[in-house]
Amino acid sequence: MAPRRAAALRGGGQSLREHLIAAAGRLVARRGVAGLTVRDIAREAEVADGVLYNHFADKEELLAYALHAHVRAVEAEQEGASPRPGEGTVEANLRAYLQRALALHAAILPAFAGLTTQPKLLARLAELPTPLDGGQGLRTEIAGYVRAERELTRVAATISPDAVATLVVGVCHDLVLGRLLDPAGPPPEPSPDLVDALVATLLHGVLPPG
Amino acid sequence: MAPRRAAALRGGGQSLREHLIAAAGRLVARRGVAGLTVRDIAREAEVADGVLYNHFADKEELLAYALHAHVRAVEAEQEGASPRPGEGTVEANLRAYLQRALALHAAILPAFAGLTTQPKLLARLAELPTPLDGGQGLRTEIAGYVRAERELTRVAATISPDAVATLVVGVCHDLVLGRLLDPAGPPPEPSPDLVDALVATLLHGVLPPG
DNA sequence: TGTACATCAGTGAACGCGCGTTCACTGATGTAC
DNA sequence: TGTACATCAGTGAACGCGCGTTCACTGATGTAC
Repeated sequence: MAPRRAAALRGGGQSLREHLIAAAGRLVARRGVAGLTVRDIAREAEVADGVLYNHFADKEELLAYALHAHVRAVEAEQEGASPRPGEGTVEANLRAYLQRALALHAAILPAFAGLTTQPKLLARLAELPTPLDGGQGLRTEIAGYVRAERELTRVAATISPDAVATLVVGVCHDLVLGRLLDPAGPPPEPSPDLVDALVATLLHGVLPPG
Repeated sequence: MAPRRAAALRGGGQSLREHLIAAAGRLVARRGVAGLTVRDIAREAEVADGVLYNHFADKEELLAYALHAHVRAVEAEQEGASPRPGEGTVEANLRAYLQRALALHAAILPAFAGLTTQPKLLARLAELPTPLDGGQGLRTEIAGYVRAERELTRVAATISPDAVATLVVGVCHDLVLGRLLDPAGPPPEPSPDLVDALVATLLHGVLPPG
């Protein structure tokens, strides 16, 4: 009763479904979702053009799983524990969060480029078993950290944790978008000076002391 | 020697070239550059499918001019003078800049959606007579304002004007991107509370007073 | 153990569609007489 | 003034291509005897 098996799967225990998601995920990581064709994916998976329709409703469903897998993979790669409220300095912790957020967005946002114009894909993403939050996880984490520090009185009582999270995530979007819109090659990382200046501004505000 | 004239141009003094840019600009404002076809544009302009190639090298060149026109139009709509360094309070001025930047990005960014995945169009944009800066103008203006206030000692001497500009523009990108990625309808404006909280954070920083 | 057959996931050529672009043709306007 | 003609921007059907998707066919594997 066991029928034919894809040539590319010989020897591996993986199902063709997982194999397709992995192949599409590799392409998503390399080139983003925009411009990917089902033939690109089939070639990457070393599999016939049509098979994907035996396992997915359409191209968008496969891409949704691939995007999901890519994001999970990037998140898993992020090593090291989160800063803990009350430990170290607020400055060091904010810097750590900013750098984590920058790294996360630099790895994930390019894959999302062009996603805003694909309503079918956005819908598929939303109906996934574990929907992606589009990096909202980190935003929530930062807001939670700030809230905890506020309770410890290491952060001003008047501060809005959501505002701080928005500022940190916003910087990430800004820097990565700037890179994506540059027709020249991939521009450099944000300079350490800029990161320092951003953290200092967040810590002390723009007003003069006193 | 005056040959045929496009039916849609009867009575107007506009050249067909300008007419095409205006029509494409209207579509860009309404739907963004992604998914626009040359037939869409011809229909909007009430003109034959092929004419655009008498006036532009290809679709991308026309779209580049249309995007350019759209951005200029939005900028022109922005009324009111910029806050002047030394006048009013730094808080009011920062709030004004943040609100201007939010309005500008809300009007412009959606048109740019999908642009990151169109290298031909990005290249055409870059070689335009007056290249767009992608909203960099406002960023430069904000940085300039902060620098001037710093010289007036109304802003701390240690502050980096570029960092402040990045924070403000970043917030705009974040809020608009969030809206674009929401598969549901167009979500609401950022709440006044969030704007207040962002301005307060920028002004005083997160650290407790003293 | 060996042989004939049934199963059905995988295969890949083919389909239909929409796109950007081309180009033979049209026809309003200026010119020649 | 009136008429025949030349010009060339505008017209839109048609081309070629690449895409997502379909479906008749293939062939490795399990089953029956």
